[in-house]
Amino acid sequence: MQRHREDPLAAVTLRQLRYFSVLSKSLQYRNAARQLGISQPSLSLQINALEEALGTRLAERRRSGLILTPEGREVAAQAEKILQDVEKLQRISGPSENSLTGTLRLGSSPTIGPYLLPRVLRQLHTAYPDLKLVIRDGTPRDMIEDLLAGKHDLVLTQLPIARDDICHKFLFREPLHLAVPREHALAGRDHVKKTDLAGENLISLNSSYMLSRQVSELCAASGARLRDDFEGTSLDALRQMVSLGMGMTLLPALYAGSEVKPGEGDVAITQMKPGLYRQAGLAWRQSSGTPASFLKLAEFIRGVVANEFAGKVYL
Amino acid sequence: MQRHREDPLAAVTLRQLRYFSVLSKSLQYRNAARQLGISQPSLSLQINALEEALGTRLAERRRSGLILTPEGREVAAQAEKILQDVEKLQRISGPSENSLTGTLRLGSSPTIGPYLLPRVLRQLHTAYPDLKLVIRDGTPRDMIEDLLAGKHDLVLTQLPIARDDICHKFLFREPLHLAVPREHALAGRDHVKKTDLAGENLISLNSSYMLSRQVSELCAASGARLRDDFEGTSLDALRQMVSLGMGMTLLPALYAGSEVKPGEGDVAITQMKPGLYRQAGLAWRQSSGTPASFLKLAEFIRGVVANEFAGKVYL
DNA sequence: AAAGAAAGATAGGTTTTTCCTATGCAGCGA
DNA sequence: TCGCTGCATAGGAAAAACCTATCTTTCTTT
Repeated sequence: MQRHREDPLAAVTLRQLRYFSVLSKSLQYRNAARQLGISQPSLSLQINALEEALGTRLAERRRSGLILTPEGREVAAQAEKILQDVEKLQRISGPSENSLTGTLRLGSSPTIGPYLLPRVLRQLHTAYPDLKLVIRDGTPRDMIEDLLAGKHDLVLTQLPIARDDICHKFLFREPLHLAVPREHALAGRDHVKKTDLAGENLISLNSSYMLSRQVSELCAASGARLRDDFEGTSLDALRQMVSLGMGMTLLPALYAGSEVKPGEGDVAITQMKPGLYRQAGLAWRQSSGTPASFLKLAEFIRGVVANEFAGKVYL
Repeated sequence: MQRHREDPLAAVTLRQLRYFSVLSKSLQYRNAARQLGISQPSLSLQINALEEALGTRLAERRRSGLILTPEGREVAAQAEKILQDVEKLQRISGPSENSLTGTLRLGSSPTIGPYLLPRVLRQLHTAYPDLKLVIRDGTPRDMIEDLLAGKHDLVLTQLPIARDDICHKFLFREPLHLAVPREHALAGRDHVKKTDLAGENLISLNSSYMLSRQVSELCAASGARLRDDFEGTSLDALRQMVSLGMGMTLLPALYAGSEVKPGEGDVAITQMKPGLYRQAGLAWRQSSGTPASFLKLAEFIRGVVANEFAGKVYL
């Protein structure tokens, strides 16, 4: 009994497929070899190797033209497909010179993303239809961790980031406004100074969020009291706590602008004077290098912000 | 300005893709190298070569686990697809041990195929759904030519074939019956001897068909006259010429059985005594070797013939 | 029918690629 | 801070691929 199974030692090679592809079109060794820029014996050997690797004869060699076997025809077709896929492979990195393509995994802070990304995504999809963004929310602290663990390519978060293994690009500066219960004395004020807050209760997000630190600092600077018995887990929760009279807090301008109607509801928004701000940025691992796509995305976001939120935030 | 384009000299290799595929799952060089049965430096070099070939960094190397870049993820996915397609490639020849698959190009004689193939194809499709037959008709003479030119893999034709560059497998022996005009004196006879034909007119297909030679021989042996002023181009044409009283002819049993109703029409079918026969067979190029699939197909056809045409033809 | 031409196969030796062992270098944990 | 882990680098050996030259067979030509 002769063995029908091919030797598992010999593996198919792309070179073999490339050669066979040309041969299957030219149907002539010498011709195909010339096209390939190699000698006829080299081609011959590679085709033999392919036949051995596949365990099948692919062509009948005859003086006048060669004839593909039925298997040879199928192999040729499949090889064509494979070679095309390999070309696609080489194009993955290539012509992204002018466009963003592929999939980026973006971590997004719940205090920024929900009020910024919807508009960004809409325009992004129009401008770069081949770009896919996978967005996952998380607290800034978790996101930095996940970024370093490789779960994100980028994170949209608040600056500053004081780590030397993380790069970032500044996106915009966003005012923080004071949110007070509507019945509170400060509710009607045109603006509020820090000293106005002495003795007041301030509430904030939990310490995973950078906003919490800014509230703490405001307390320290103004003599307000930080209520550490309640911690909001979202800006919405914070707003509701304010509306229930549990204290006042700082809310980012984008959130306040989209979720709190002036003159309506139980919460009033008041400007601080001098202004308080937070910065938003796009961050990535130092070890990612600084891919053009990251910078491009950052610029795009800045462009959207400039158009959509002009006057509310500052570039 | 640094060059962004990759060196066209370095081509992607399947080996690189295989290695990268494992690496992208293991996310660890040492581990992946061990899985692959190679040393870690070898893996390292191959991955570097792949990155160079693609002109992109595929992964961030870090001490604790490595992180694929966005391009790396896409390359990994595409590589996976390619590797699967390569496996498919290797399966083209492989497990056809028990089944016929792929596409066979079958040339078919118009005097045999139309009366045999319909039933064969139906059963064939049931038994081997993955087998595709591309069938083209042609005169036996043309078909032999096309077979040698590589336009067919197999031909279904009449035997004998007296060429040493063509192999064949006998399929069945088919009686040739005499077709006479209904008003002819021989029409009512139970059987006819050669000597009964002396002086009669015989008509036949053109000389591309082997049937024509058998008619000629019959003329020579019986003293009948071969009308060479008319040549049928199909069995149907032949039958009609008979019905018009232009002469008599030989018709294969399968054709006569399916196209000429006994006791109806203007043509009567009569047995010859002693019988005349022709042989049908499946033929292929000597240089094709003798693929198992060819023999298998031949056996299958014989099986169908045995079931469907028992008593009409002989195995 | 015999000589010539053409096409693929084979052989021998060289160049290129791949691989392995050994070693270097940088984070990470104790 | 020391050692451990993990990838990168270097150098030499093994394997693969290639080329030139030659052979064999077949198809063509005379």
